[in-house]
Amino acid sequence: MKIGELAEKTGCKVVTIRYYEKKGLLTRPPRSEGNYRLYDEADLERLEFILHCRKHEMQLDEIKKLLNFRDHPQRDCTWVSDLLSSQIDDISAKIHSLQQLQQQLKNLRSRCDGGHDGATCAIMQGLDDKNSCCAVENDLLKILGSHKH
Amino acid sequence: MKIGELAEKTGCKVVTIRYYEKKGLLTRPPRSEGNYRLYDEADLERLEFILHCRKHEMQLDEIKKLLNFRDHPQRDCTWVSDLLSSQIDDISAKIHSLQQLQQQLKNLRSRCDGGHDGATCAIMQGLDDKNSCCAVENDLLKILGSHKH
DNA sequence: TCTAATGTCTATAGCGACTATAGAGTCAAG
DNA sequence: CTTGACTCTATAGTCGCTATAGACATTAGA
Repeated sequence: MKIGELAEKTGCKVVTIRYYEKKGLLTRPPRSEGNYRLYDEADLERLEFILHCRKHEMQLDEIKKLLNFRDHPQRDCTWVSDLLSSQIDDISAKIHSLQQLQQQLKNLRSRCDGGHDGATCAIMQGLDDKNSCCAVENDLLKILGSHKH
Repeated sequence: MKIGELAEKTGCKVVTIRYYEKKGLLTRPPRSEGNYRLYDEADLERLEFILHCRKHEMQLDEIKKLLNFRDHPQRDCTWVSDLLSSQIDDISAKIHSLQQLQQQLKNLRSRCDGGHDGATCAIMQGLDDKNSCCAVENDLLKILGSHKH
């Protein structure tokens, strides 16, 4: 199987496959007479594993550790559990932060949406609202409030 | 106010301030006799605005647009509403994806946590579980299942 | 069999948003 | 007057790719 076929089967770009090889995630495959890389089913599985991990935003060096673990299994695997825990925590923090941001943006947008009927811009009115609690919102209001439309 | 003071007040690194200047987000401030950058309150506000936006993962060129809008206000600001909408949608997708991932990782970890009492590793047992529906989980099980501890 | 199109090769540079390093100059306190 | 902290510029490195250039290999059609 040449690199193009592997790329098609996995949905991974050719250049990315070569990149993974360069980074040591994929082993250097044998070559054809014309110096083309030749892959087998094991390579396919390995690449699919990498892609699964990447889809979940694992970093390449973490994936490398997992692959290394597969290649040279050791007695202790508690570090995998630790890895999972730290990733779970990271994700919780990320979700929380994103939810906050989203709410703030929605608040701001709802103000903007209301004011397009020719009257004074709703954002303009919002400028005087001292109840705003979000710094970004206030900053944006400053910007948007400095004109009428 | 010298760059270090500005950095301290905003929590932004000195190098990052210079980087923002280079990228055109901060205007070039006047210099002291010794060629040190000298900032004022307006610069402080401007930097704080940038940092608020960055905290919410806006890209520098989007922030630049907003700053440009502040510097040269125009008649039409509907694009700001559009910008907000697209960011809100992006965030929804991100949160959804993260929640899925987190659940998968939790499932996997709970298997690992159970098996440390000297018996066969719970992950080992999980290998035969045909009900697993997550590809990453299965892949990890393959790896971790290839040994006992 | 020739030719043109496509696939593959290597090496290098670019992206975004910084971060780190090197080597020099400036300033304030002891 | 010297030491140390601060600042300056310029350049290179980070991560995970992506794009480009120029050469070679293979394949399909005329």
